[in-house]
Amino acid sequence: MPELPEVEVTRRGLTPFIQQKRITQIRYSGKKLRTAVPFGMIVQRLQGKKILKVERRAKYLLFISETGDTLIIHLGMTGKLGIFEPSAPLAVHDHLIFSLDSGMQMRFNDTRRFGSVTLLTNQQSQVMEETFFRTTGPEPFSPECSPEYLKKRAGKTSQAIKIFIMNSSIVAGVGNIYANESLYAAGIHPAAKASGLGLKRWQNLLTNIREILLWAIDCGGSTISDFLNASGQQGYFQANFKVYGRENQPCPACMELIKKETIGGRASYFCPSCQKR
DNA sequence: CAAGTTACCTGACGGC
DNA sequence: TGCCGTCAGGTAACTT
Repeated sequence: MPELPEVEVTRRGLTPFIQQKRITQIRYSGKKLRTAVPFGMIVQRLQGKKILKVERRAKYLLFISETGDTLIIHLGMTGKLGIFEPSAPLAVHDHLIFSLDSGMQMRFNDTRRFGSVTLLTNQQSQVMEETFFRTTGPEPFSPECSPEYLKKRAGKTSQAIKIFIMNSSIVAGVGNIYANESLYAAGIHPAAKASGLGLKRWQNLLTNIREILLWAIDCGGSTISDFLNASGQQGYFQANFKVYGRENQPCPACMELIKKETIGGRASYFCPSCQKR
């Protein structure tokens, strides 16, 4: 499910239910996620503690406790975090349940278990940047993520532009859907060599990435099969897809049929006429 | 060392 | 109806 917009929509949806709330009890399915869940440590450090705020870095959600401990949750492909009444029946793939002193529960559900849950004890954000996020690239909205930065990182690489912008160590948060849509909006072919872009085209692409991510956040994210926000509602940005999932349908701009090709092992959709190498 | 491949896991869907 | 192969929003550990 989730790329940057869906994670950000989840963060915003959770915030009023989580901020300044105390965790009273934590339950765990016992299933291994992408990595082992440090459940004993999570109970020991977070039970009885208040969550001060929920932040986002790349596609990770950061729950910062009053003691400075930080719970980091990644939603993987099918992860969802939602707020429920305790009386609501549990779902099949609910893995973690946090009971709060508000009387509500936050539940982490993840069908494919590609998500991850990590606990960093007493971490300042500066320390996390140097450790947990040391290989994570800048946020796309940060001034650090400039056309000059991207062009410099692209260097002489032979990689396709689409693979390059989906690389989380280059820029955080751009996954397959928004890479496809941003490249379409910028008129750049997904197989174009990243090293071949001049500053002007990098500027254009970056602007489009930012605009599309913000637009998608405003739409509550994209629901392809199963993304739901913290209140269980679908996003509707998928109604604005111009190329993603639209193989053999007409390009909205020129009516040429959208093509689908595999680039870097991922489905890539583009208009062969509007998008230039 | 850059770049390509595989693995992690469940479920939906299409073809036969 | 059901079996089988393929594919899916992500990431990191592999191999080449």
